[in-house]
Amino acid sequence: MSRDLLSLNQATSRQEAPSLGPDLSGLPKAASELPGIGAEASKEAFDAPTFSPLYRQIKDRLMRALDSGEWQPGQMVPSEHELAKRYGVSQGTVRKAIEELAAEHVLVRHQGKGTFVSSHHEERAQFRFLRLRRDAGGLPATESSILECRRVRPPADVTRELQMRAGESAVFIRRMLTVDAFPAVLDELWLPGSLFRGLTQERLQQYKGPLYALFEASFGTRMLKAREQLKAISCPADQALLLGIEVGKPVLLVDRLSTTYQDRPVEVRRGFYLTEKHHYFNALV
Amino acid sequence: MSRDLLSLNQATSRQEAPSLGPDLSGLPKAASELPGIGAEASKEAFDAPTFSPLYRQIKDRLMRALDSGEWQPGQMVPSEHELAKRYGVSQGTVRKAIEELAAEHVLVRHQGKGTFVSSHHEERAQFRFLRLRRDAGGLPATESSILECRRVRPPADVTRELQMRAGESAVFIRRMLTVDAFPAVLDELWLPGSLFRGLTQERLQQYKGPLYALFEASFGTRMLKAREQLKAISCPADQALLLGIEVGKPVLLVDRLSTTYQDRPVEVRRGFYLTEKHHYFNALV
DNA sequence: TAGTGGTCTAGACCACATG
DNA sequence: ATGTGGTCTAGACCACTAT
Repeated sequence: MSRDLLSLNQATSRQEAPSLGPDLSGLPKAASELPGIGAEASKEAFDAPTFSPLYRQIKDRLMRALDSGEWQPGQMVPSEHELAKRYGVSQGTVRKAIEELAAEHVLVRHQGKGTFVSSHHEERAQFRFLRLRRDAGGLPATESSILECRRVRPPADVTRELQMRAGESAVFIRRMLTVDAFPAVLDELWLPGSLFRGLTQERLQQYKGPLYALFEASFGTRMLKAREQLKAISCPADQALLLGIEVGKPVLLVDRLSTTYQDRPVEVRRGFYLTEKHHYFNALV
Repeated sequence: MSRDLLSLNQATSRQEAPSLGPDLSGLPKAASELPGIGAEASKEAFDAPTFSPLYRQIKDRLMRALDSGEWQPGQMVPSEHELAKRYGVSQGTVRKAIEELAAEHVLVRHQGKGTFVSSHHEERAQFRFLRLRRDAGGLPATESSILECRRVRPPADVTRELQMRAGESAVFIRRMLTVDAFPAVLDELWLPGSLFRGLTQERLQQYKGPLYALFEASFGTRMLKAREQLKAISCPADQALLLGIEVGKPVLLVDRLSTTYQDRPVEVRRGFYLTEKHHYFNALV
């Protein structure tokens, strides 16, 4: 199947093309009865109109609804049956869309209960974004303390990575993760100022829990994915002082770019990891 | 559904319980017509017999067939239709099993062509297991050279990680990955001797291509998954010499345990990464 | 033209959670 | 008892590949 909301490829030869809701088709229904003309012609004319299967269009609509805040993290989304009715497709098609979103950790499903918007308040999410592990094995119990939080003019590379306009301000945060009261990770974050108005050091210090949970709850920004680059470096003076180690000792540098819906970049994070008793865990699957 | 090959839970109340092939049921067919008795009783009697849905049983059977070498890497497996007939289930059930195997990179599907056993000879596989990237971006063109290959009595931790019997020998390999003729990664591998008989330095040096491709083609061992632990360390003398750097300079240490079918561990690998112009890439999804 | 996987539908029933 | 997601089936048609 290749149907789309772009009206161009309604012209398929399926018997019954279920409408995707009245608001979706820009063309009169009749167009979809002409077999293999509109689609073929348009394929030639407009190079690369992206055709996508129904379930993926549903997925996109769900994604947009989530992005717009229609359902909040932790809340239940409508049931498969309900969504199928709403979008005018079969339950199986909705299911496939939801399954992909669940695989991407955007939603979580609970048999018998429903489908929910996933949240950084769940343990599950913290496992995904905190890769520090004890050498002995297992997740370390960490404590976070905010060392610094101020609005800054970000470095050029941060501006670029966050796709900010030149001159826009950013929020800079420095925080220490301690394990058993010993420094383990020094994190330096940059956030787009426009998305995090009112983020102050006091606010951060009051908050107990993962930063991402605060960002999600108070600023409506959910981190969905991240890309990281890891290096072993000699620890610079600034960071060595804060970590309580000699300048030049090896530390693991973790550069992260986090994205939210539509792959919009919303966080640059640089972590300095002490890896004497801990390590960065990764699973190749 | 909760049906299983363990004969115990054939007693479900579905109208038609498709047999999973004549060899699968230890009970007479009649048992499956008794609604909700055998299953309930057995559930009480035997604590925790693992029930699994049909598609997962199919997946397991496919996995075992692959493990036994019934279909070789690169080869096509029977079509969905064929497998459905063979196992006596619907095509949709087979499809679900195959989809999971494809998600785990055990199989690859190609529309119009068929479903194939994936192989380390494909570029796809190399992307998964080589995480070194240029800082500029993109996969570096690497050259591998074998420095050492001999049978050894492995260190105790390697023996344990590979679940080998005490006293069993291992194959130890040292190889350098160079990028643009400069050393980039020094790898030290331990492999169970029993699985890699006849693996010699000559054989390794002759072979062009990824080690895993050789292991797969010549020794029938496919790496399917791996777990890695990363640390920043001061480079030890031995490795510094080979890498051409000063002793004590920071290097990225990557400890890998690779597994094959049934999560059997089959490789311990320790990599020393120079991360001046390169980095270890990771995607948090 | 035939065969493969990919999408979509419809309907049944099971398993789980809650009231 | 009801509503949710989870499994399984059957059948239709589409898209792609090869011959």
